[in-house]
Amino acid sequence: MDTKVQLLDSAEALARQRGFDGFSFADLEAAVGIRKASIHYHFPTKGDLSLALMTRYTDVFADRLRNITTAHPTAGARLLACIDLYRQAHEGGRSLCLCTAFSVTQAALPQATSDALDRFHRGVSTWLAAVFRLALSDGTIRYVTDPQAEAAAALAQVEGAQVMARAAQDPSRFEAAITTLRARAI
Amino acid sequence: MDTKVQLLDSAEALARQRGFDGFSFADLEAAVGIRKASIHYHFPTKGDLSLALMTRYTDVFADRLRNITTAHPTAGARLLACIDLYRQAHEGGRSLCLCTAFSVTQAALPQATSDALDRFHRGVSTWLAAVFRLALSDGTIRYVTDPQAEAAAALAQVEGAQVMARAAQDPSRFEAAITTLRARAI
DNA sequence: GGTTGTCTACTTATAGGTAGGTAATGAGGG
DNA sequence: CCCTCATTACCTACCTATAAGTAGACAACC
Repeated sequence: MDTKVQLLDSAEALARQRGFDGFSFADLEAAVGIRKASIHYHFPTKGDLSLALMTRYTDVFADRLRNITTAHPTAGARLLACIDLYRQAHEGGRSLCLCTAFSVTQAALPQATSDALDRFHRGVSTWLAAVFRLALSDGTIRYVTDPQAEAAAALAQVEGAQVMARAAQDPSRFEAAITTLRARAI
Repeated sequence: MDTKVQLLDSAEALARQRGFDGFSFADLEAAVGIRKASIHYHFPTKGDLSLALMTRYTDVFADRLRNITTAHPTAGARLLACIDLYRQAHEGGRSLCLCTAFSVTQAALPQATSDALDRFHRGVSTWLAAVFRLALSDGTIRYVTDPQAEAAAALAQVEGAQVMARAAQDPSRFEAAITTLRARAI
């Protein structure tokens, strides 16, 4: 139970730093301090691990979005808070949001994990679309016409910014690439 | 000579479909029809191959951007043409722009390749910034204030859109995520 | 006394890379 | 004109490291 949580924590950190196929059960062995074979006891295959990671992350992230909604009344403030979630996840360029890390994974994830990833993206996208729809009425984000399209665009911009910043090993690239988005919030 | 070109072509296709660490010399052996060891004759290490790919791609892409500049006088038309370059590279969701594929690679690329990747990004970014700067005077792209920031944002949005579309195995996600950018061109 | 969680020791597959040999080509000197 | 000799481009056969995953023993704890 506690071991399982430790495994998930370490795996998440590794996946976000190096990608899901950028770490092995041997790395987890080193991080958590139990033998590789014992990890397979908790997660029979790496695919099972990927699914557990994705579902946990989806729940946590959904929770955070709910918190933002209750904490901030205006669309602009919500957008900024959401961007900040991604910035935190970015951890000064060392790390990606887990969904970006998975989006980027080449190894064929099990279908269940791909589905979970898709649900995650849809979830965030739906939440963002609601924010932009609110902006149409409260006017706290500039230049909005199509909330759906804005949501998809914002998500792509933030994830793309993370990928580029990590590739350049330069966190300021992330900030540079999302300046225009932040500037639209009033 | 011809073999080398074939190797680069196949490696580029594989890297863009599956990522740079998503294919092996064994895959190239199957694709090109010479033994693995012979591939090492042309490219001693996979790092050497990565550099050759990146430099070739940089040259080709720079050429295409120059062609766009000469073919289209307005900023809006240039932006649309550039987006189209990325859409073509995307090939209906099966493939990424090579720079995106490399940005996303977890395996430590040799420093020379990272540098080449960085030069590529800077190159495109500079070109885009010039387009947005032109937009300030010719007015063919809406809502521009800071050309530099716009360039970084556009690049992130397009690359992010590719990553998300491929993750979802749904090319329409790419189109959805760049709609707002296209809509800004007049 | 079985379930839970861990271990050691292994298998199998694949990765990047190397050693060393071999045909074919083509230039220079006797 | 032919005989070296180096170069080019390929080969077979191998090495070493690491990946995911398995078999089966062992202790502890309801």
